[in-house]
Formats: sequence, C-alpha cells, structure tokens
Amino acid sequence: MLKRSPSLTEQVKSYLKQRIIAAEFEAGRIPSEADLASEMSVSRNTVRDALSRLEMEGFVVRRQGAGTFVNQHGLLVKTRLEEIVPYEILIREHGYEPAVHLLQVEERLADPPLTTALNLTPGQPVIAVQKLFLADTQPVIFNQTFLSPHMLKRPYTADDFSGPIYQFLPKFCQQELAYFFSEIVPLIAPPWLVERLKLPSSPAALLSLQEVGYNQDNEPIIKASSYFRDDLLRLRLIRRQGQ
Amino acid sequence: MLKRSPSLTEQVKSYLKQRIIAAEFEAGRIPSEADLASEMSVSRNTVRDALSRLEMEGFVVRRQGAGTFVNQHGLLVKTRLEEIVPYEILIREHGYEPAVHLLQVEERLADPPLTTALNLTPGQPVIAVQKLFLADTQPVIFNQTFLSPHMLKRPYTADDFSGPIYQFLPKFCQQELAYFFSEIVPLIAPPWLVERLKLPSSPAALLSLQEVGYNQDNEPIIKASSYFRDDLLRLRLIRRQGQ
DNA sequence: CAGTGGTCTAGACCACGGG
DNA sequence: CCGTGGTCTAGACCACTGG
Repeated sequence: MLKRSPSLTEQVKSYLKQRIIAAEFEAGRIPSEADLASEMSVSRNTVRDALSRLEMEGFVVRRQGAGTFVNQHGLLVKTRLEEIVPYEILIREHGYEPAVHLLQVEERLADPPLTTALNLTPGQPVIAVQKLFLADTQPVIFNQTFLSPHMLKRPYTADDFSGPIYQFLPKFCQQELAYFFSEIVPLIAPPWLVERLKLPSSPAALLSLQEVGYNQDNEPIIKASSYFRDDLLRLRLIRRQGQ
Repeated sequence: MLKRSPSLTEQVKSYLKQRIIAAEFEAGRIPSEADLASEMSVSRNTVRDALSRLEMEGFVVRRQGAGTFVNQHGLLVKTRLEEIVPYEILIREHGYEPAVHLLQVEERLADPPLTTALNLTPGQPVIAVQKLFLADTQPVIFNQTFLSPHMLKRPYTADDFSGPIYQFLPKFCQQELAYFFSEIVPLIAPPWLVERLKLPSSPAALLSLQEVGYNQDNEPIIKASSYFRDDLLRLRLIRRQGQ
C-alpha cells in the first residue's frame, strides 16, 4: 500500500470497497477513520477522501458521532446513471450476457442541430457510428454517436469503433472524455426503432439519453443518442440534497 | 467571512458561485487557489473543497497546470436530476410560473409492494399524498408520496403537506431525508394520467421517477412516484467517468 | 522555467451519538 | 463522558501547462 499512481485515496477506496463486498465488517460497522488511517499508515484525510467517495457511490453511510456503516441498500444496486459505464457492464449487471453489433460507420454531412452542438462550421462532415447492444441475444440498446473527423490524429477502420467511444477518443484523437451532459427523454418508439430493437408490442415507451460529451478543455467533442428498452433494463440514480 | 455554520467551505462556495454568475471573472479565468485562499484568509484546502463541489455541479472546470475556469455550458443548465430540488424550482427554471395543487391526503392500507419498500408489517396503514404541479396553469407533474403514520411525532392537517415532503419530515417526524434511490421509467400515459395531466394527445410518452427516500440511519421512510410531462419539462444530468 | 492544480501529511478543534 | 465523524489549518511535494 505504498505505490503512487493510482492515488493513495484510490487505493484505500478500492481496498475498502473490496472488504465491503466481501462482507468482512461485523454488523456492517466500518472501523473508525483514525483506526483505518493507522492500519494503512496513511493520514486520516486520505481515509476520509476514500470514504467520501464510497458514500457518494452509495456503498457506505456515515453518521457523525456514531460511525461509518455499510449501506445494504446501495450494495444491491450497482449501476448508476450518473456514472459513465460501458453499456456491456450495465447489461451484465442486469443479469444478461452482453453483446455488441457494430451496425454502421460512415461519414456524412452534419445537419444544423449537430453543427451547433459540436461547434462545427456548416457543411462539415461527421462520422456517424451506430451500435446495437444485445442482452442474451435480445436487442436492448440502440446507440448512435457522432464525432467530427477533424479531431482524428490517425486513420481508423470501422472495427476501431467496436469498443466504447471514450476508449476510441484517447487513441485516435488524443482527447479525453471528461463528462457527458445528458437529457433524459421518454418517447414512444417510432417504427424504425420498433424494428431495430425488435420490440414485442407497439406502441412501446422507450427511454432515450440525448447527450453531448466534453473534453478536458470543456469543448464539445461528441454527440450521442441512446435508446433503452425499459422492460429489460432499468436506469437508476442516487439523488441527494443540493447545496 | 468568519462565521461558523454554514461551513467555511459552503461560504466560499456560494461566494464564488455568486461571482461566477455575475460574470466577474475575466475571460472565465478564476484566480488560483492560493490567491483565493489568501484573499479570503482561509486555507487552500477549504478553497479546494469549495471548487471541487462547484466542479461537480458543473460550474467550473479545473485543468492541472493551467487553472480553473468558468464552465459556460454548465451555466446554461441549472436543474440537474441528481440533486433533490423542489419541483416548483424546476418548473421556474424552465421558464414557467409554478403552482401546486394538493389533491388528496388520506390514510389507507399499504399494498404489498409498498409494505416491502418501506419495511412495514402487512396490514399497516400509510398516508398517501397526491399533488399536481402546474407550469403557467398547465399541469406538468403528478406526484404521489407514501409515508408511514407511525413515524409521526405530532398531529398534522392536510395543509401541512403543501410544501416539499423533506420539509414536512423534520417538523413532524424528526427525520431527515438523506437521499432518494430512484428508478427512471418511461411509460405510455394510462388514461387516468392523461386525464390528470390534461395531456393534449394520446398515446403520450411520460417520464416517471419511482423513488424510495432514506433517512440518516439508512432506513426507508418514504416512497414517491412522480410523472413528468416531457414536452414542457426536461430532466438533465451530468455523467462522469466512474472510479 | 514559473505557476497551476493534484495529492498527502500531521495536527487541531468542534458537534454529535450513545452509553 | 468518550469516541465518532465534520471541519479547518499550514505546509510539503508532485505533475502538468504554458510561455
């Protein structure tokens, strides 16, 4: 427990997470911050940072004066929408075996809303990537992603898009995806989505995520639309008091 | 800038937020952490905590080696789903004048799913509260909240439910709402919702939030279902890399 | 290279919980 | 009352950005 890079805080966090998942703590009670600090020979602040993140993620609850405890409810639910997670993982955590079909990778002209969202000049092309995610052979997520080819630092083939876009970006564009800005939109599946997702009944309600991704310099770099079958997947979220 | 409670961090945060909104920073550049610290005579850690929160909320971006900057994109969007915010505020920030109709407050028997969610024993009653939120006289949110009457420390009247439930809880139950655990569900409005929300067309897609609220002791205390007209309101979210 | 944010430490005091 | 988490300080070193 002395290396750098994962940060110390990160190491402490994953160590504790591991012990929590292994149910190593009696009655869900986690040792005091001071004890953990001396046990791992780090400062109490480092332990506190790690515990804060675990609390944000719903793994523990802290009560002033009483102690820190495992959050049984939070443990049951692993996938939370406020975190960017590969859709494969989301599918697996719902109990299905995930698969991805790369449907299409093509360059085309950006339409005006896309031009605005990505800060392009009119008439510029975009790369459009379409993917279909399966859960145990059933289609569950349709995803369409757009990015500007002028970010590319080296040539690509369609196959390079088979993984998550935020793994493509560092490799081919020397960009990092810092965050997504997402709108959650319910909709009645239009015919083309009924067909793509092989929806059993129609009309069917779908959840859609309309998002713009930003890099570290806070510039919009990708636009993505995803459509979820809600009968097989459920998006979850922890909401806290603001301020 | 020396009082206690709100915490120093909180004071620094709202001071900076204020200056950001007033666009007081040249070219969106925020002074260095060291400068801010000495300017306000607090430690750099306190400044950093405040900036971290502002970053989480999308108000600023930080770049190692470069500096801290106002996030223009984040400023445009004020209401974020991961924060518990009164629906009135959400409606106002969408540009409408909010209003609330308290439709019903009644005690009834808890059905089995509710019994499970709130950890009740079968046959126990619950208080059911129904509210309708209007945006400029148009119905936009229908909300139904359930809580167990055995938490009540003193008698209530229906009117006591006219504000947000998390203002009722401290007063009447000596409980604090720590967080909501929420599922986001799209649905096709059933007839009773078409009627309640006066939906102009049918079938219409709605967004629904199915949530369970927990207190500081991590016990479930309320269950709430909300239904949003998505043509008037849009739920937004910032998603970041996990880990 | 100087200046920035990122991480970590050691120590202090406070507010609250529960016995 | 003691032990817990909550807050804050002062100082250190590192990694990175930009000129």
